[in-house]
Amino acid sequence: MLEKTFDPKAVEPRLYAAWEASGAFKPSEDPNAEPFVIVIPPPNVTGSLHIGHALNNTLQDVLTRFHRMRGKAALWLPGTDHAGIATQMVVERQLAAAGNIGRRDMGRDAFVERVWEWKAESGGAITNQLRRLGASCDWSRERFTLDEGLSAAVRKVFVQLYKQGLLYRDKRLVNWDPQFQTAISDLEVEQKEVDGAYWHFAYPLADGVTYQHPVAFDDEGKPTQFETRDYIVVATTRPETMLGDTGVAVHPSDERYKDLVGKDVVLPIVGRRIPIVADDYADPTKGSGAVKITPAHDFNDFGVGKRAGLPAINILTPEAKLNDAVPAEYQGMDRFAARKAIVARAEEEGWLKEIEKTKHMVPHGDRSGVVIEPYLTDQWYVDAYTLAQPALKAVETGETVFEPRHWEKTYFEWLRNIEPWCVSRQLWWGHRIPAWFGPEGSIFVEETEEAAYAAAREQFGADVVLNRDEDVLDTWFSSALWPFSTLGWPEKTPDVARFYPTSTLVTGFDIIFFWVARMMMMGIHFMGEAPFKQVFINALVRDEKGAKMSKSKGNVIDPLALIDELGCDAVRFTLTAMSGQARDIKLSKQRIEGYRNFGTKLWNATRFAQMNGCVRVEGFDPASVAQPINKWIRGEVVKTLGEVTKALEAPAFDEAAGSLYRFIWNVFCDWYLELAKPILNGEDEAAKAETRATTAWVLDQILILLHPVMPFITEELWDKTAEEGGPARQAMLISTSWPELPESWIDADAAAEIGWLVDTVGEIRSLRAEMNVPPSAKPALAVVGAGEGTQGRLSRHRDLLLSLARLGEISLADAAPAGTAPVVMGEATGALGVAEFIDVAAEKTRLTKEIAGHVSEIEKTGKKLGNPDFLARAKPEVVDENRERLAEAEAAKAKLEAALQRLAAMA
RNA sequence: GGGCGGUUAGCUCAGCGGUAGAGCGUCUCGCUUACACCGAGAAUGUCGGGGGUUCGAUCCCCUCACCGCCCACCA
Repeated sequence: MLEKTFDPKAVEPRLYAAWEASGAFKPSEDPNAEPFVIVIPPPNVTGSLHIGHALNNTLQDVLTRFHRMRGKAALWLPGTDHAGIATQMVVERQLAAAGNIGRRDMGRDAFVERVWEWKAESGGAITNQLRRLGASCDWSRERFTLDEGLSAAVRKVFVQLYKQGLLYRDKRLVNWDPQFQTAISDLEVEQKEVDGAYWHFAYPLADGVTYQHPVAFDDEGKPTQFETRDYIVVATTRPETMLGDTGVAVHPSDERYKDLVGKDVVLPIVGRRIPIVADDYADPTKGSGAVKITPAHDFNDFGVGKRAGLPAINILTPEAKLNDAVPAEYQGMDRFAARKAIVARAEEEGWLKEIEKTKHMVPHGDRSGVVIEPYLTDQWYVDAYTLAQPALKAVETGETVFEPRHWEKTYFEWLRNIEPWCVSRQLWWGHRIPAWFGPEGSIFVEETEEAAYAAAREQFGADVVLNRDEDVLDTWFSSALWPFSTLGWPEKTPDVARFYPTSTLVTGFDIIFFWVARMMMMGIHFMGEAPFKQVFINALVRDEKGAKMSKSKGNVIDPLALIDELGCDAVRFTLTAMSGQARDIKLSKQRIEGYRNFGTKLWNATRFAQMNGCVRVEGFDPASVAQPINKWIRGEVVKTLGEVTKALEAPAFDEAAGSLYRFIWNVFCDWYLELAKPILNGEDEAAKAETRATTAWVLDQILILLHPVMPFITEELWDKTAEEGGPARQAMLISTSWPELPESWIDADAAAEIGWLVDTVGEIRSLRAEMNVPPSAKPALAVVGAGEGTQGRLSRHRDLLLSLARLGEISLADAAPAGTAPVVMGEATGALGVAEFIDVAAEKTRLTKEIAGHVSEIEKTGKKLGNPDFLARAKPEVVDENRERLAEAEAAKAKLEAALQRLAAMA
């Protein structure tokens, strides 16, 4: 006998181990089995499982288990990511906290060694946490982005792209993170609004030049008054950059400054003469219309400088301190200190014209949180534009489909405006760039050092000294190869042949650019076809107030704590049920408790079946059942199977969860088991045996259908129900086939009959409650106007009606006896003998209210049907439906009015 | 500045052209031999505002308001 409740803690580890040991996590080797493949979005190897992972991986596991049960060769390929900056940052922090020397003092080899140690120490955590979630990954295929195979793939891709001209080295402005002292990509920059100011500076014109500057305007905006100026005003949010100015730009059509183009200004403090140039970039409507140009520290200015031939003077060190290109007094000063100093100096010397306080967007490093500087360096770039074109096409043509579809717009938008991807990072933890620098600026990009030397020897005709590039690659470079590198590429492995392209990618919208788009680009370029058929974008999990969870806010919900407390299945079901499309998931514990209760409900339903001897019967054929409730529930199983299958194919996880919940709780437990009780306790042995067998069969179907979402409780019940006798289980539930049941098992007559029964019981219960008939009272029911069909139903379900509606007796009558209240029973009317309990006034109120409801319905529908346009243009079935509705409402109203009259007569 | 999404019962959300739904919460009953992590019943909505299309609009179109997110060169 089952315990009263399910004990997840005891069961989960045992079942997980049993699944893994059984080999169920490995894809079927049946060559006829169609593959179903998911590659996991690799979590940071040193990370730990947060609720977002729990959602993402639950959905992947639901899909994997579903397709596995459907007979596919299901592969869910797990692995972890080395997460360059994030991991390096953690280890650096650890070193600092322990009072150790920093990484630069430690040296590269020692530091990298230290990171590997940290990986070894913490690296198993996240995969073990995935196991606790029930993830049925094929751990024998687990990969790590820095393992040897994946590193080989990275080298091969880098070299090939280089040789195809799709990857190149360039000197241009990059987003420079002064804390990590590395370049980062555009995507790693976060714009944040901060308080700032526009400082308006007056740059004096050289050589005594002056001009007339308008200072007053008429209504039409024409200048009416001018003043003579010997300076030009420019505004900046970063005063310190003026030390690197090499020009001032004005718009070519700007009348105010027309005569100044070609003249020079003398840069304050520095004393450098810099030219005033004409460039479309200068916007006459902004500020003074003149803009200072710092080509080495501003993306726009870099372009202006190139067009106008202005030099780029770098004034910063990698830590963002002023370098020796600036006057001695400022050298070594931090950029923000320099800002203050320059402003103070400008004020003192009188060339600070105005301070305009404002808020503006300032770029910050997404990891470091510090302000990013545009910085002129040599880096490696991928020609993302070229790679993006086929990636766009793949989604445009539907080779790859996003679910929900609207995310395709986001994908298109980014890819259509894509910029070169800076892939080199001045970090130590990551894939070393396979490039070697030789004499005379030569570069050799090869997969091995030997090959690089060989190429150099060939070029120079002699042995030369090469220096390997010190940089590593952006983490996302290796992640971009994940769908094929994990399968063994560039080796021609059977896995590559069988499992590429993969089926569905399940991931969050926050990495559509970082990851999905780049996998699309690399997958198509190197494999010839897109890496996934479907990209399912899951929602973002937020706290119950809708706030994004973050450690600093302290609102992080730990999925493992929830699993400990409420069980893995409850957490999984909650996440599945709440994963509606493209919505934030606001997670509350209450909700999870509700689904824990759902598990308990199923557990107890099984317990009830056990207590009533509902043992599975060898060779039982549901097609053969005779009892209406059994015919009915058989059909309900078929319907539910259809709904769940369709939902998981889509996938529409919330719909699958909803169907399961409704069927198991509201249909099977609330009605079928209740309806089965009189039979199970009755004398009809044949009906009893049939109902027992049916119950056991339905339970089996429930366990199968629910298994992808709630794997533990279902597997446990699968095991426990087998102990009761019946045929031996062929396999664990995880390896059991998804059912295919004939639609013909849906019996319309049985459904109608049980529907009638359920409605009748509902009506009577409702009536009893409203009239305060005590639960112990057993009123009689007289049925008026029962046709043959109703009479048959009454006799077949007499016992059920008596017990479920708590009736004393049921009889047929020609007219409603006195002292009764009406019950709608299809075409017949029940008369519930409630005289002794009745509160006449309350009953009158009730009937009047109900009549009013029907009257408004009659008015509404009648109006519709009286509209010739409606009759002429609406679909015929809709018209018929309305006619029926009207007839029903009128009939019901008549019955109730009759009852009201009787009541009036009584009083 | 550009784009995307949202606004439906107290809360969280589903529905997306033909009688407004679920879960939770609330209220009232109930220890009926599976389950109080339960059962029975009930209440609750100008489906953000305003136009339009339609026989008919929560659902389609336009517009406004508010909320959230993403992208964008910090004059």
